[in-house]
Amino acid sequence: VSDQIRERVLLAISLLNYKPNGIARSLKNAKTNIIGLILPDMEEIYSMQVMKSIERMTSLKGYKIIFCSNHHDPKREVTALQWLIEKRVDGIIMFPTGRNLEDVEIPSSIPVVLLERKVKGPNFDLVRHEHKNTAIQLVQNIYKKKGQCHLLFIHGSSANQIEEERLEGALQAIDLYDQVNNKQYFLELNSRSEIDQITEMIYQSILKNNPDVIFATNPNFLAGAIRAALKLGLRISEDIEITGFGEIDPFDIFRPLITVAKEQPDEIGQIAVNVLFKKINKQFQATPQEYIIKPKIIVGNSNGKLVL
Amino acid sequence: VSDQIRERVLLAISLLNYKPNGIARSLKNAKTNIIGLILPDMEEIYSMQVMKSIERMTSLKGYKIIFCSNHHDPKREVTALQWLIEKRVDGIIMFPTGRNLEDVEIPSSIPVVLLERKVKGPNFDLVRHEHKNTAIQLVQNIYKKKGQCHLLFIHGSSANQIEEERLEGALQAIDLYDQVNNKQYFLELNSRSEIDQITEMIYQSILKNNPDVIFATNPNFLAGAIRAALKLGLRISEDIEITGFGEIDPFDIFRPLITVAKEQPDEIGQIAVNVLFKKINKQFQATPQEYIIKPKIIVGNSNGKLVL
DNA sequence: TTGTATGCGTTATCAA
DNA sequence: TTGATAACGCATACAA
Repeated sequence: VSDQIRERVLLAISLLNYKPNGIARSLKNAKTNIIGLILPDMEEIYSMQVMKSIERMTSLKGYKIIFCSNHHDPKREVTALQWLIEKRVDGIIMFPTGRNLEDVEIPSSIPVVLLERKVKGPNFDLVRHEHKNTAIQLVQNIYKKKGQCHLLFIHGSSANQIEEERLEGALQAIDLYDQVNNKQYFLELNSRSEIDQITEMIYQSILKNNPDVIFATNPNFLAGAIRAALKLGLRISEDIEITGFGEIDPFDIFRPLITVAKEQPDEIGQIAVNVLFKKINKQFQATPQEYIIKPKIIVGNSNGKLVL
Repeated sequence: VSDQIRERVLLAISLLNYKPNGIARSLKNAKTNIIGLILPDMEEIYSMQVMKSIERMTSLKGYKIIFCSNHHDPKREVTALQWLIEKRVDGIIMFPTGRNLEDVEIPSSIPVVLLERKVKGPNFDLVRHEHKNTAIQLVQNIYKKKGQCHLLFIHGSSANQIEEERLEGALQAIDLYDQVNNKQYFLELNSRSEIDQITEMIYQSILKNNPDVIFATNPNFLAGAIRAALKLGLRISEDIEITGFGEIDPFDIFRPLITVAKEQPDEIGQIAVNVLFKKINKQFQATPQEYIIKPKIIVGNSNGKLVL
């Protein structure tokens, strides 16, 4: 391009006050440079971290994300999905709440990557954590450390795939490692209850059952267990062992005391984006695959002191 | 519309496999039903809560949000802004990092609402917290409770408007309430340093200066102060008072011990969205306004016990 | 009620 | 290199 021409063009641009219109461009090119992201909510640190990871990856490649929360409602999830399809986003990453997407017509031109949960209907790539074996490992850790002991299991509804797998692993591990048929206690809670309520239920259960160890299947229960223990004046890790899944506090104030299986939202996001972009750029692997990430088990210090 | 016709239309729709195209519609209508949201990052709980609030409000009115993180980089902020303008979003809410938007041409057709910080250049609506008076109130609380005492102030760079106002208020309050010229210590840290590093600096400062009270201007410093105190074996609220701005943990495990000025991300988001929609629907107030939200001061219990 | 034409702002194509 | 024209898919306006 000659300098003369360039000058004339730039002049014309400023003269006519020309502003490129991305909508017209998208219409013409059939490309929006937008990725749709559907997550259950934004309360959970995990969701936020996944989102952050995805934002970082996509923004590197010049994409932006349209963010939709389904508020744990399958109907809103479907609405969001349809909205994104209508807006012709270039790809969709979703952490499904509903288990069934058979009714939604998702054009093959829009690749979809699922997070954590499978759905009935279309066959999509799935990026998820390893839950069962991780639970087994956590329980194994407990028996290694405490020898024979009384466990209090706090878990959510097994209507939830993730909870189900974690519980399944834990049960299997008990079968394996509990030599003398110790008593175990099970407490099923709703993980989306208020933290005060969760705390109270756990508090009551500790009072009643007097367990040596609490195993919590998610960060909300983990937090509740910590709060309940503090409320009872129990020293964590000395008087009672607490372990389970998830990140409990962003500042790592309490984490050093407990052994947790830490989710890897960064990796989840990275892989999801990479897989999605491969599909967008038609570098298929033909068949959708499942990518499984191992949570990182971080062992708490055993003397019951905070060492920050 | 007659039933016959309706039937024929629906038939045609399914026959031709008609899928409405939102891009073409947006081009024609000059309306995208998308709000652009620019935030510094997604690390901070505050950002996430603002975002959640905005998502909830906008989704009620059928809008979705395109989310951009500027990663605390004014250049990326400008890029994001231009991208959103090019994509003709219907409105923009931004928490500015840069102080100057004079170079960016923002068409008057796209209303903008700022969060927390003013910028040079265009005159936009601003929704922000009250920082100065809140700091004054927090300091007043300390003197009321402890009488005369030695304060350790942990604050960020006053290049940051928010930090500046909080520090200013605190200083003013000291002038007002410190009767006998007690010694105060000031520690300036970078609020985006690693939490371990922040903790270490505060730890050293406590060792050296032996303060009765720590005042932290933001949640990161607050968390660092708590960690440092724990590391030193100090009992929070008994041996050392900790107070300051922000939410430190999502599960409220430590909060009961300390008096904090809690930000109101929900309100910030709500007001921002309401103001924005008024502009979008041309129900102007002619001149941009400033909306100021008071943080909620939550007083910790004074006996140094966790009561959850 | 039905059909036909036009424009939104790009980009791609073809001709000059 | 330049200019003219069509098409993306929808909405609107006007004519039949």
